Amino acid sequence: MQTSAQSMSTIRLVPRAGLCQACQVRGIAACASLDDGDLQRLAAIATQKEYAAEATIFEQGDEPSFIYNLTEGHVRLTKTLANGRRQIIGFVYPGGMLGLAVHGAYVCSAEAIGPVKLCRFPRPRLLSLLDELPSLKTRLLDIAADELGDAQEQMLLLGRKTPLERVASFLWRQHQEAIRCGDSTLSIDLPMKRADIADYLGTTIETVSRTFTKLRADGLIKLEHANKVIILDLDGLEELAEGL
Amino acid sequence: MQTSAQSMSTIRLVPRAGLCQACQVRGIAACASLDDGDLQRLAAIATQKEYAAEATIFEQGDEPSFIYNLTEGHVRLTKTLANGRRQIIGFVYPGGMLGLAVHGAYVCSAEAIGPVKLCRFPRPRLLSLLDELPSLKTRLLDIAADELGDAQEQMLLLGRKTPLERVASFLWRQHQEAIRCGDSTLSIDLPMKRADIADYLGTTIETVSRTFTKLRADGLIKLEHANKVIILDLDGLEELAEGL
DNA sequence: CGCTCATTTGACGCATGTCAACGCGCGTGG
DNA sequence: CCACGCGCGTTGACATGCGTCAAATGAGCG
Repeated sequence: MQTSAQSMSTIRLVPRAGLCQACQVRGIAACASLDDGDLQRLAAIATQKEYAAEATIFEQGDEPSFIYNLTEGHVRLTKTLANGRRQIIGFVYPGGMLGLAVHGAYVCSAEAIGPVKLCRFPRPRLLSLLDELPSLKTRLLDIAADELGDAQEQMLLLGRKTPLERVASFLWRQHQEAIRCGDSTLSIDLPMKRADIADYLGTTIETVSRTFTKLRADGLIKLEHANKVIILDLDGLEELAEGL
Repeated sequence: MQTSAQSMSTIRLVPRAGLCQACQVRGIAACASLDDGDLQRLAAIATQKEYAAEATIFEQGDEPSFIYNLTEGHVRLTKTLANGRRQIIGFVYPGGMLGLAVHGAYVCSAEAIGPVKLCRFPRPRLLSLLDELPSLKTRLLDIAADELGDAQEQMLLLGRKTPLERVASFLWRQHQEAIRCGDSTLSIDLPMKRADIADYLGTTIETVSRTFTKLRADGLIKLEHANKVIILDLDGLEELAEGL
């Protein structure tokens, strides 16, 4: 398991069987719905993969050979227009799934923000296994419905919110995400750069930066570093996010 | 959008009045996966409902008591911000589903654009029936994945496309939708008003109107009425939509 | 200490939102 | 049958928020 610094691709590839019970995201991932026996059947078709920071996991248009479960690190999902304009469709956090929304081809690319570890399932084998694991199928349906709800919320943000409201919404959600991960503090670590935030919020680096500055000036947040935000006024942030 | 075209043709089959027997369920998208026996079990929990134009079918925040299948007419899904700004999350065409993306409460409102007919399933009964109809569960998962892909395409539109590209994309999709319904002509009927298009594309009525005018001036479309568009240059429209 | 990359800040112009007027089609009622 | 009003769409004039370009500041690292 030597990390070759120059490589953007896989660092380690190991069989998954037996590791699942010990998996850190067991409780929040799709596998949470399974008992030990079923979990082993799922584990039998899984392999663990790692990617270095900035590595591409799959690309928009690729044949969707795998479905992934993110166990460590953060991933961004991107779509790119002909002239290079990029939109980040979503960020994936530990426990999240990659490659669900496809038919015929991945509809977006997945890139590692930092070093990541994921659990990889051959798509056809997972899909056929679903027929024997109904609770997993239900779980996937739930996850898809959840992601659909998130996507719709993001459409509202992109279509109708001002940059200030967008950044406030973004920070609010990051806080919610931190809570989900067990961190109940108001201090938020942003794993992504300004460019990612900008492409996620449908705006520019400069506007994101200026908006952070304004939120700081208005006493709603504090910036410890560029990537560490401390929320000073959570309610105020939420009001902003909701457009009040 | 185009990447999921193949699945759309199988998932969103268009129900034709008259093909539907008994409770009109037969032939409807989600139910197409079922044999006659299973279809009857589904039909047993379904009721037909009709709504007048502009009627509200359900509202954002309501307890999600039902899942719907649209059999006739068009529906818009909306989210509204505190100060009244509205975003249309999507339009639903005959054969489409309403109320899939919920957890605890509907995440958007559904409003009839014209008079509509739908098939209504009590949510808990449908969900428990899913355990006995695995092919239906698979179909719902497919539909959800498909809608997720559409939502992501819309995020790209809202976040990164110019108004001109948005309107071109919109018309292109309407054309694809018409093809799916069997109309292979370049003449498109728009069931919704300019305000709906604007709120769907994250822009304003005026900008939509001006953009239609520009597309007409550039010889890409012809406007028979305000709600009837004839595409003169389909390839040109697609290039615009893709940002080329 | 000096390179590089990320972020912030500043200056400026334009695209698009806003406000307003006008036209058109259609239904209604006198 | 025509006049009127109303809803909807189009067009025009204008203002401004945000994107673009550019430079300065700061952080990390050899």
